[in-house]
Amino acid sequence: MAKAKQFHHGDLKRALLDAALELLDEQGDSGVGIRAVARKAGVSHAAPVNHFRDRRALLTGLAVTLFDDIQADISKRLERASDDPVARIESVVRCFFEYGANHPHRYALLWRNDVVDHECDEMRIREDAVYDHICDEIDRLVAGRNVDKHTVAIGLWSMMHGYIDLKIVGMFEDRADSTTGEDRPEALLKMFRTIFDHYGL
Amino acid sequence: MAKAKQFHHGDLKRALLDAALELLDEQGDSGVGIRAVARKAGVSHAAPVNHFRDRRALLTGLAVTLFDDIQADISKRLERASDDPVARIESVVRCFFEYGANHPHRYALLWRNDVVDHECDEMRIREDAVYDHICDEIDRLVAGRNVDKHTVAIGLWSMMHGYIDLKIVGMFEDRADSTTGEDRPEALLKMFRTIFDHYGL
DNA sequence: GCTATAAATTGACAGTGTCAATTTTATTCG
DNA sequence: CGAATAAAATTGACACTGTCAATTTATAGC
Repeated sequence: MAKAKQFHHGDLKRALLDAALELLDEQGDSGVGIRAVARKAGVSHAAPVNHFRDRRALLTGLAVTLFDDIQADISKRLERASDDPVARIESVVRCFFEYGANHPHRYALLWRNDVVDHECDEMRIREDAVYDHICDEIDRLVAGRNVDKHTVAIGLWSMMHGYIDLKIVGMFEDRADSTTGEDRPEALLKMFRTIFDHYGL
Repeated sequence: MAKAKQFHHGDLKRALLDAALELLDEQGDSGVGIRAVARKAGVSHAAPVNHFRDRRALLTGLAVTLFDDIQADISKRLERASDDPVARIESVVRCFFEYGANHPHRYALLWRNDVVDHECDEMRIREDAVYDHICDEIDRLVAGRNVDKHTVAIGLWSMMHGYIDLKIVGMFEDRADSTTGEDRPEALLKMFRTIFDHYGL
């Protein structure tokens, strides 16, 4: 019982992260400042410093929780997926596609080098976990063949991230995306499958 | 002679953009604020408002000049390139690869939706110009064949942008990139060439 | 040369992140 | 249980930011 309820707000850290997430969804990362978060959580403007030393630490903490969410979603889907490595890889990629489309501000935050600290352990652990999900399957796929798995992994990650990011920016608006009714994400997956085919995977 | 020298600083707009670029390279976009730029240009803190109404307008103006630089570089290289559409496409992609590696802060700014206004005309014109450079070549490539050029264009742009962006973030550090001495950008281009091959291009 | 217009300055305001000093609450120990 | 200690939250301050209004300075046209 030493951690259930302590101060005015139970565990403020959680409350702050909840408030931060709301602000992020509403206004993007520029809207999630220390004072704004504190205000939304109903505490004084300097209360968060006990749980997050910096604004950067706050945003990093938020990003960590987002990665955990994604990770949970991926694990859930992989349980129901088949044994086919390609199918498993694609289901992971679809997780990200949907996440980026449904939560653009959250996805954008994950890759903001200035406001979140990617060097810290908490972050690297999450990135490793989610990166390995794809990399392991690729490893199964290219096993024994003369193909560098890292090249395939980087290519897939790049294409996936690039599409989501450019879509959020609006790069394809009024250019490519609106001219046909086709499902772009699926088309990209199909395109990448030709690479697997090419390598005889 | 009506535009050579007018006030204390000749044309301040240019001076402001120069100062902004320096600050961007040194500290990233967070370092380029109205006051900091004004200070660096040697004018009062409110002087820039005559040339850029907002901080957003300032950053957008800066991004416009960056796009112009890229555009000039692309044009220069395309002049010397061969007639082979694939080779021409790849030389454009290499422009971006090098730009992202040499000027990470500049490249990152280009796709920051919150601080630069991608909807304004000045910006869209530049994006169109640089997008068309690739799209036109792809158009030549797929002409007459049953391949959607937009899918290819989006796939290529996504892969290109995603790799540069993730590289800047450091996503591949201590994971894929450092394990082999291979040239990743070239490997990605090679990988994409298999897609062209697959479509019989 | 005088006037209208554009450019730059000054001063102010609200907002931010961060720090130091202080008060309030919780926990631990005698 | 009560006092001591540590943790959590508050208050107040500082420097900094973007933005606006009022003002002064410089330019251009008649």
